[in-house]
Amino acid sequence: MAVPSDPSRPRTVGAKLDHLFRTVRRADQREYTNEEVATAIVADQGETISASYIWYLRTGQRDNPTFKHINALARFFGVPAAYFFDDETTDKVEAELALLTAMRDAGVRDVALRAAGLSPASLRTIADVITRVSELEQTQPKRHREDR
Amino acid sequence: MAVPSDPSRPRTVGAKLDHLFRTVRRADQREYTNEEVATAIVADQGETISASYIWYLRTGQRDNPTFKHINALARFFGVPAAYFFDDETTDKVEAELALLTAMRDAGVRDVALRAAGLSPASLRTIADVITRVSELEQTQPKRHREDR
DNA sequence: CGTTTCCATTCACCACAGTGGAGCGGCGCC
DNA sequence: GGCGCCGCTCCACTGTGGTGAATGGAAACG
Repeated sequence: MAVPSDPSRPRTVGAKLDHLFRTVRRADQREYTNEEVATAIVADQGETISASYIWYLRTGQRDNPTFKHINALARFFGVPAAYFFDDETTDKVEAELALLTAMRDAGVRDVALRAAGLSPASLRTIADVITRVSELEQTQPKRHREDR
Repeated sequence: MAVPSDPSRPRTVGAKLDHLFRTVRRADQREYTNEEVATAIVADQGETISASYIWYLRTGQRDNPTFKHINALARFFGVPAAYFFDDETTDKVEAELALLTAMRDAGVRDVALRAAGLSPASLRTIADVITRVSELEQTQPKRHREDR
């Protein structure tokens, strides 16, 4: 909730990739490490990528990855490659991810995402609602130390 | 008309880029040269790219362009960057381009493309129909020496 | 025909995308 | 508190993405 839908944030490749890391989690809720992503991509897709390079991308010290690496990263995180290019797609994907995150934090399991036709704005609104309701119900919302 | 909508063709970056060159023309119907595209990208977008490298991409001798070059080429040809990544997007874009090409070859001018909601299959069908009708009417369809 | 022009193709080279490994700080464990 | 593990950070280096200039061939011109 730190950053609302502020359209003026940088939207660089690095920021977008970092957002994926912070949003898309493993089954046990932990963030993926750079190394986990690197080895998973090598194992699942046959593409080679190093953990240190992923770090360079996330921090913006490298900002011009090649076709194959863009493809591999997008595939791993389950987002279209256009996520890194088209800001409109970025908004749409992040709205969907926010919804999934809110549902996850609310303890929802096995809910089929049938909101495919909704606009990013609607999805974000739903995500916010779920978050609020969840916080109200629990009085002590689950916190997993995520602020770096 | 050499290659119909055969979904089994390679769909490599090079093939897709080459398709754009053959389909997207200048105002005077001529194909863009590699050099024209290179200088236009440098002039319009500030990104540097060389004509020889574009050739390497088109012929498949280079197949791993960087983020900035993918973006620049997509922008120049007026297609989303996803055209190079997602085959579904490739189909959609090519269907739209085929329609525009058919309309152009049929001599149509100033027709607003209001077919935004149609499926790629429908667009391709319409494109084919326009082509057939045009050929029938003219008995001598306009040929601009394009077979290399 | 000879000349010029233009553009695809090739070559030699350079800059930078991408790597491996060493260093370092934080955290859990005994 | 000391030890070991893990994952971020940084550095030196390599491979290849990308370039500019040279070559050749085919139209265009006269």
